[in-house]
Formats: sequence, C-alpha cells, structure tokens
Amino acid sequence: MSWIGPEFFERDPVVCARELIGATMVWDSCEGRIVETEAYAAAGDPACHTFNRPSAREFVAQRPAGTAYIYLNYGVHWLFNLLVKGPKGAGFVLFRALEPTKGLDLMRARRPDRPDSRLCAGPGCLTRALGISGQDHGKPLLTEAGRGLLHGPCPEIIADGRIGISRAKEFPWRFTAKGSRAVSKRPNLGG
DNA sequence: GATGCGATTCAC
DNA sequence: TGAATCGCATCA
Repeated sequence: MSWIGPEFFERDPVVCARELIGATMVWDSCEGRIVETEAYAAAGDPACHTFNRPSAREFVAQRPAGTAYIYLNYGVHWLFNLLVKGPKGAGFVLFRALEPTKGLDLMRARRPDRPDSRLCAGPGCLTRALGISGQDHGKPLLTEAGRGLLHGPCPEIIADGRIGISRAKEFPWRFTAKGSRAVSKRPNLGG
C-alpha cells in the first residue's frame, strides 16, 4: 500500500469522499479501513459549516487541501474532517466509520463497552477510539509523522443521504462500503 | 455577556 | 423513538 498525498484532496469533495472508502486511516498506533464518509461543499450546501460560520469560510480560504478540520459537536463529540480544495469548489470530507485493523487493544481500552466491529462505528466513536481531539485541528494530517491515509482496494460503494443533519438531507453524499458491519447506520436503500 | 444550536450517542 | 448535553460560534 502507498500513502495518499495532499493532491488527493485537490479535487471535488464528493469525489474525494467516495474514493476514500476502502482506504486505510493511520493514526499513531491505530489503523482502520474507512467504510463510511460524507461530503460537505463549501458553496451551495446549507449543511456545511461554511453556510453560517464566517470562521469556517476563513478556514477554507486560508488553509491548504488535506488540513484537518476538527470540532466539538453537542459539546461532547469530536468530529474529524479533512479540507478539500478542488478547482471547481472546496469542502470537507467527514470521517464517519472505520473497520479497526490495528491497535485494537488501545481502542478497546478507550471503548471498553463495545465489540470490535463497533469501535469506530460513528464519527464521535471514531475519534474517541483513535484518541483524536481538538488539539489536532488545523494540522496537515497527510504530512504528520505516524499519521495519514493509505490507498486500498475499493469495495462496492453505496451512496445515500447524509445523517444527523436538518438541511440538504436529500444530497446523496454519504458513502458506505456495502455490507460492512462497522458503519454507523445501515444505508437507506431504495432511493 | 447572553443565546441558541448541533455533521451524536445511548438508553428505552 | 426520544432525551441528554454543554462548549462554541455568533452577535449584541
């Protein structure tokens, strides 16, 4: 397997989110196969932070592709994104779920209550299992030692509506690996 | 300084 | 299916 470089994120956010399914996320001693992502577009997407947050628009304008965008949701859960900056538009990829492949002992210690397949099944669960917090916000993940993304075989992918948002639910910008038991929620089939 | 909200999670 | 939860961005 080879490392994914920052240029991977110099494309459309939706394309990036889709193509990350099957790749491996490396975070220090823990690794997992990416089985669920979502795309958010900086323009024309009412669900994106850029829609009503000046600070998010500033982040997009001033940071390079591949920068980590991490924030606290519901006052409790850290959510991990990477900044995408394509020629036709910028945005974010939200990392929602992994199938744990390495560092299982550490993940189990952080989530003693969950079976292995559910250790990273959800954006908040994922960051907790990996030990990700706001101190890594703004860092260029893909050039940090011990952290990054590895190319991997692409599984069959299902696209459906994004989860947990109130606006633009109809955008089919959530991507999951078909049949994976590690996704946060089974995809809504049948259109 | 006050306000309202939220890209979730977990229990029921 | 529904409630908990509280830090943060925004605005006054």
